[in-house]
Amino acid sequence: MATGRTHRPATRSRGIPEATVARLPLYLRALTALSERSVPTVSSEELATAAGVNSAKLRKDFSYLGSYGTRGVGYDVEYLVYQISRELGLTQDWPVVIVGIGNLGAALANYGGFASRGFRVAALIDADPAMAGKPVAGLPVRHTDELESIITDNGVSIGVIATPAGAAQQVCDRLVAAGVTSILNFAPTVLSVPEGVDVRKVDLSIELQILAFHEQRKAGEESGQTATTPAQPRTGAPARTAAAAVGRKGPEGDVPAVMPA
Amino acid sequence: MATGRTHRPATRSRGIPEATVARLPLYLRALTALSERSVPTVSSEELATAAGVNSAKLRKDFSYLGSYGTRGVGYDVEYLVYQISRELGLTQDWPVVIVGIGNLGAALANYGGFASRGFRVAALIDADPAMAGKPVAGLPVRHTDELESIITDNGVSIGVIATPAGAAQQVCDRLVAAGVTSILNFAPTVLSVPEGVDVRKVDLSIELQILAFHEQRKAGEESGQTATTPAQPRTGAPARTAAAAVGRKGPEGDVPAVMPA
DNA sequence: ATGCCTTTGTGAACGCGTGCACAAAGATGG
DNA sequence: CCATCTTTGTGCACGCGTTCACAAAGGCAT
Repeated sequence: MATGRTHRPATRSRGIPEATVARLPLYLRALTALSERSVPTVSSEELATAAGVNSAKLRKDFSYLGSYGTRGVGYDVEYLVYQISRELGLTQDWPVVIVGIGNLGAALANYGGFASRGFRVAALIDADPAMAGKPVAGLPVRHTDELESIITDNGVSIGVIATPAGAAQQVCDRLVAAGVTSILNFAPTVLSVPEGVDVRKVDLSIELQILAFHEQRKAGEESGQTATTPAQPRTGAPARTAAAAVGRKGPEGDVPAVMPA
Repeated sequence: MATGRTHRPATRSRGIPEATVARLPLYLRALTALSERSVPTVSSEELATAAGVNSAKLRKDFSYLGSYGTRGVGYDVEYLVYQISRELGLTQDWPVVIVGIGNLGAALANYGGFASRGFRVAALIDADPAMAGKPVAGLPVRHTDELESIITDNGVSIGVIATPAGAAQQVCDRLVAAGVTSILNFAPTVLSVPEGVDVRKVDLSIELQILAFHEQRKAGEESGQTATTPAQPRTGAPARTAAAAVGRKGPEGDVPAVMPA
């Protein structure tokens, strides 16, 4: 997950735990699929399996929304779809702007998952004048100069940043100044925003790095508990000599005492 | 965040808490930036600010790796970069394959963040025969038929799925059968994998939905505490069909409120 | 009606993650 | 060598999230 909100010390919004909110979209997706297959009701067990979670957790999650189930029967699919949608605020239309129409921005613009959930791409914005007017996903790319007017004219409160890291903070500042209060950030940077603005981060390379960690651990385990690292110095920093040279036994003795010195 | 691993009840791998592992890439990025600016040492306070976390948390995180720091001084940047890289397994080369070269897949292939961290795109794979051979990000797209041989020939253990939802599970199964043990899934589906295989999920629309929730809450608060819920009693099982039948515009426009039944 | 069977909703226990606050460690200057 | 000052490393307490396990609730058959 690349995730993480900014500020607000885990205050449970209106009584609904943050962790639960994060799972509601998951339930909603599973329920939508059931709805399309015209399934009338579903038990917590079935739905939990479909959503990939534990059934007890699901029931507790739903209990925060209210008592929407029938004992001995389960949950009414349509009704639950409506309740969760309403809770998530998807019954209203959310205009969003995407800033930075490179490969990723274009992919996001074309991503169908947005439109189908109450999100409407109000505009695509890019700093490159050469991009201006060029149609992407059926919308003409607008120049950054128009950012403020686009935001205010369309009442946009959610912005997506898909610019290079270097431009992200600046774009963020302008979005916020123009009235945006929620930002989805794809740029590999830590954005600083004023109180009251939510930022969620999606970082592709971080996800891969986390996978690499576990992958390495798996590889290390099977090969007879050998040092996790094949002691491959690489570039960088034998430096920090002191500690290293001392043969600093890492945390648990897995650090190859031999440092390239 | 779109995140979430599969199975393994939060076992802390090799003593390092999962939450800490998820933050290591963040620290690494901040440290790399410092390194490029030739900054020799950094205090926990400075680094924490740069990474967007609390300094106490950062120190505790580092304490799981070992005692790499000098009291009264701080941390040696180069040395820490090396230690974290090693811990994450980035000192070795990780060949990855990207399956599904649509908009998103192409964007991922072009994403520089991969190569710069020890990840090497070994191959791009797509099911569309028309795509075969077409160069994307400097690599020729290979057909799905070659999937298995590509995996084994290159010793790929990490796969990225960027296919439509419908194809994801099938692709996943083939990847796993061919030897992949870590999967980064961009398709909006819950993948089921055998024990021992890690799956991380990045879901764009879920992130937006979470933002919408908070956005709605913010809007509701300022407008005189109006209950988020229009006080809809909902006794036993009344509304139920009611909600839907009422012509309830499905939460999303894509769910036909009209139920065939 | 009555009893049985299924499934929800939740009280309670537990474990992980976070943040505080401080003692220990080392650098630095006299 | 000693005093002082900075910054790390961590013991501890607290709160959130997860899971178990079960009583209550409703459907259904008899």
